[in-house]
Amino acid sequence: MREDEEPSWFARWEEQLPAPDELMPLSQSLITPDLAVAFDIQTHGGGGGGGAAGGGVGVDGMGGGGGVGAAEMNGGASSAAGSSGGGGGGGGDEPARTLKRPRLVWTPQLHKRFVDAVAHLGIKNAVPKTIMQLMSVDGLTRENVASHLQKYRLYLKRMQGHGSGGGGGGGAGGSHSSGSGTDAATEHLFATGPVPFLPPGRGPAGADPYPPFAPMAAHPAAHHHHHPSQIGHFHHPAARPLGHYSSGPGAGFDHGFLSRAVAGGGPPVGPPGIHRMVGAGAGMAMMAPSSFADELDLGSRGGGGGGGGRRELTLFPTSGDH
DNA sequence: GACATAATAT
DNA sequence: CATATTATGT
Repeated sequence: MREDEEPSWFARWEEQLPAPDELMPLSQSLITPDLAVAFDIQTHGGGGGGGAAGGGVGVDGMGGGGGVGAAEMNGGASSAAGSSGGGGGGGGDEPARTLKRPRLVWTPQLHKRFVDAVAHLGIKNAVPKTIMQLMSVDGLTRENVASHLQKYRLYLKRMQGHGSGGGGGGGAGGSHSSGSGTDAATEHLFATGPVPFLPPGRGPAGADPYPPFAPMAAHPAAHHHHHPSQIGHFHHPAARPLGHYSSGPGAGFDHGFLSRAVAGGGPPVGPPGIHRMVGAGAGMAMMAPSSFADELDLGSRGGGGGGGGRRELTLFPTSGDH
């Protein structure tokens, strides 16, 4: 029945990613609402032009196909830019000041960072706050991490319950969730990352020497209910939250958004950086800067069944700092 | 209408 | 901080 076996896209996703397209410094589609308002720019995908590095982010397989139509929908009042529109000129009635954070879209990259952070922190210190700080993703708030963290934990739980595991140790190559298949959209998103640690499925003997570093193990669990034609990126008509917005008049301004991330050299800006770690951690130093170097973008996850996919804008203003 | 994700409330 | 619930969107 499986006409075609699915290549472990996630298997190579890790580092293999050639990142053919242009690599953005790190800032993904980000637009500061303030800026948007200030410049009166609206988010339109079409343009093109330039600016922005092209929105096409094609990952392996899909070449250009994807004309993503940048669909932007405001969910309930999320985006402020909408209103001013038009006008061109005028108006500016609506104080776009009321900026509400749209909704965070956990893109694979973000999740990768998240997983890495958790993996590096260890379950012990894997608390939202620490994770958030370690991630160094501006705009990310504890709430976001916490929310996602719970989802992540759930995913792990499901997995450990089934015994599969994943991989914990580096090898793990063949662990398939096969059979029962850990079903969950989570799998799509989560499975795509290295499992930080193997839960105490066995060996409760106080063994918690979680490796300081995350053993990269890909989870060979992929059973898309959908046609596995392509790597299974965008099955549904959804546009990935990637996109660049051209700066209008202020051509000179650059995005200082995700600047701090992890700079091997020395971050110009005072990195909030990991200020302090929990003593419990002990013995674990910060991961090498390159750890995070890996980043690739993937499409969306499925919606399990009937629904599931959602698209929103990702990123927020890095205004100020957290 | 169902399912899925993220935000929010507890 | 963890969990449960609600809200939104597909």
